Amino acid sequence: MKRIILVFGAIVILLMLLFETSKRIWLSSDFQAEWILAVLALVFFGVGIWVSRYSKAKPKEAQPWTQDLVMIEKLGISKRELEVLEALADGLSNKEIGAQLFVSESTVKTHVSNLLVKLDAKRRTEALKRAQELQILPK
Amino acid sequence: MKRIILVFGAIVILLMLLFETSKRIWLSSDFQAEWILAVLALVFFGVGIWVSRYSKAKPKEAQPWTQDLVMIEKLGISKRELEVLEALADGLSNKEIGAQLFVSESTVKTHVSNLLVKLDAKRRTEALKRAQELQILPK
DNA sequence: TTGAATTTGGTACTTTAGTATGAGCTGCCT
DNA sequence: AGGCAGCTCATACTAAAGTACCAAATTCAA
Repeated sequence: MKRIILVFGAIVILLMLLFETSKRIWLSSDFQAEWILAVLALVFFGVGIWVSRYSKAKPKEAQPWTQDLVMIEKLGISKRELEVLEALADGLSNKEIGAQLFVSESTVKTHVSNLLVKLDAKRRTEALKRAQELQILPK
Repeated sequence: MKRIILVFGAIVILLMLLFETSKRIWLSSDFQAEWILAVLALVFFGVGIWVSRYSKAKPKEAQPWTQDLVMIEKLGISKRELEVLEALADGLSNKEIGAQLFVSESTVKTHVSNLLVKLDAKRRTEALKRAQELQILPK
């Protein structure tokens, strides 16, 4: 952390020095206007990119996960079926899902069976893979 | 894609116009040197940040996924078992996995059964969830 | 080369998953 | 009121998954 502060401080100081130098060169008119402006623009352009990359490298962790409600609608997946699907993703058995949702195992079987048709899958594992691909379940 | 090209082209043109304007203002010396330089520096700094963010927004898809080999070792998961686990994540049945790996369904059952013990799971779906949590399978 | 781990495969069995079908109930829309 | 969609549950069945136990071939390091 100390190193970060030092580096950033050094960068700022260097930029201010560059700024001052540009001004002095300009006032003394030893060089063409274009060059001073171009160098300044390029340097600050580069610094902008560098700062952006550096500041983005850290909070990049949290991936924005958004459930594709449109897809859910399109496939005709109901609220209850979605609940079953999410429980499914937790690796629960039909019986356990039933206990969690306060319904019988039969009901869960019906929901799962419907999900398999709607997700075009033959097995629950395939359904989970499909649901992840379709952005219905988080990856 | 066309829109992207148009936007970028417009930005470049605007920057060149800004550059020209700076030069003219400078030559006519209507303003202080500091201001011209400062505005130019700030604008290019901002553009640098913008370009960086935009160009990063696209190849951001590939999430740096690293398989936790240490965990695999710790759990005593063999090479073959790992192959079975990956096929499992593709939603394949034991029979299909066997066909893919050129072994019998019996063999796959054995591997899966061992995986369940090593991953501390009761079902294959639970095993997949555990494997993702343990960074053995990509999320 | 010997021993341990891995890989393979089988039989027999239990459990879970999935299908097919039917049916009762509720809420909502027309 | 009638109809439709969603949720519920049951029975009966088939298919797949999983367990237990055994055993042979292979690999690979000591």
